[in-house]
Amino acid sequence: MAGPPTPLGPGVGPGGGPGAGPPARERADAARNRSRALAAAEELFAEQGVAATTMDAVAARAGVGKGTLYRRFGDKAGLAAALLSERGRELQQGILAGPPPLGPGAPPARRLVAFVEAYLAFQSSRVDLVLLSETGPPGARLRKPSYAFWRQHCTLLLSQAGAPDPALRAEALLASLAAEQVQHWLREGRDPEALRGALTGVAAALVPSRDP
Amino acid sequence: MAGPPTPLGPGVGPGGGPGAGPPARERADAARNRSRALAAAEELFAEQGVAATTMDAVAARAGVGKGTLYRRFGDKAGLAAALLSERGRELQQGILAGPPPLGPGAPPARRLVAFVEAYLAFQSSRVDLVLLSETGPPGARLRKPSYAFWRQHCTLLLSQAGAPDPALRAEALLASLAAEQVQHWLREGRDPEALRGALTGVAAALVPSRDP
DNA sequence: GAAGTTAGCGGACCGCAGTCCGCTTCGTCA
DNA sequence: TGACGAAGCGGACTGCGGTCCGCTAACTTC
Repeated sequence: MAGPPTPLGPGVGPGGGPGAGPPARERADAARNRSRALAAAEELFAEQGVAATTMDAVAARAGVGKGTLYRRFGDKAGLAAALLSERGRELQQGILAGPPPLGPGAPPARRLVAFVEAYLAFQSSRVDLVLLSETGPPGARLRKPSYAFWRQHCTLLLSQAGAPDPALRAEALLASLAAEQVQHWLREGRDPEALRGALTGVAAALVPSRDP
Repeated sequence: MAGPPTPLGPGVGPGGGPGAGPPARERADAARNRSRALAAAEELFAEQGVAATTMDAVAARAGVGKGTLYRRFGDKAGLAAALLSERGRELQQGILAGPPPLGPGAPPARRLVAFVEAYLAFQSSRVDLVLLSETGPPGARLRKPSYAFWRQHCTLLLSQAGAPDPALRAEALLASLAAEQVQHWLREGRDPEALRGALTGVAAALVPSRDP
């Protein structure tokens, strides 16, 4: 199996401050426009909801051309992903180097359960943003670098735990955790706690139980 | 637990609008236009692929206004669903009244595996059509009557097999079988046979493997 | 500081999904 | 058979996501 998964993709820089520096040299106006766009998007999403916010509106509010928006973020989903990148990075950090059971050190089955819980919490914090970031041409979300990270992590854990077909089971698990599905469950009134319990149960069921 | 699941909606029949109309009498021109539209769609999908076919093109080929198309089928996904409805109904029939292990008579865990195999076969027969039928506003596919049927069937089997959280596990299983996911696996070169084996394995893992 | 290079800008433009509404034609009933 | 109500029609229209390309201004070089 491969080494440590790759981090979140590039192009998603500082949310509102000089926290993380852009990887490559970036022109001054480019940096300025990027933070303007992110700020405008955040505002509009808060004011009128994610679904009702158009890219034209974001561009106008940011005082920027639409072309700029698209060169920077690719598409609407990319814009959402950029807004989520900080939280996503935190979660990735917790997985790679944080304390057990999410981070290294705990037995793989335990880590998998912890991942499910953390991933659910991550999603619940900005449901509609996550949903938007996963919306797009069919299959697009399965090709994004962030998805590759989660997949590889789960694959590794399932493999270590001795589950058959770890790669496929990892994707099956992630399919159950897709934003569309989770939002559907929440909308129809499922108790978040019960949901958490049931989904960790699914994760546990995917590794063979060794009990006599 | 509920009785037998409801069958597919009225085949996306007359009424078109949300809520599905009563199976009322259908006007002659309406019937003629519907079959024309379906024929035109089938042709164009075959000629230039599903993705490249626009609703305008279907309307033009059918010699019908776009409004007619939309009243009849609701949206593009509905058109695809209508083209699939016959096969879907066959599968539903096989579940409700066909021979075991898909139909009644076999133990629930066995029926669940048979369902996964049959559902995969159903999808594989028209991958892109199924994909189109599941494309749309987020969560839309989870609210369609056909989805309700599969969900209820799986829920019932899992419940009979004594699995915990049968309703949620049913949806988790179906999420792994979503067209987007399956098409992704096939596109990336997975062997269909191996896929079938691995996914039935997932289904089996979702029911308790040993008697408590 | 001046000239050159090019990354980046931005808004006009396009294609398509989906809506609207005045007109047509079907089925019915006398 | 003629007339009437309404189910159904259809194409112009809207709104939005995404692209294109001539222009601007930020860095580089001398």
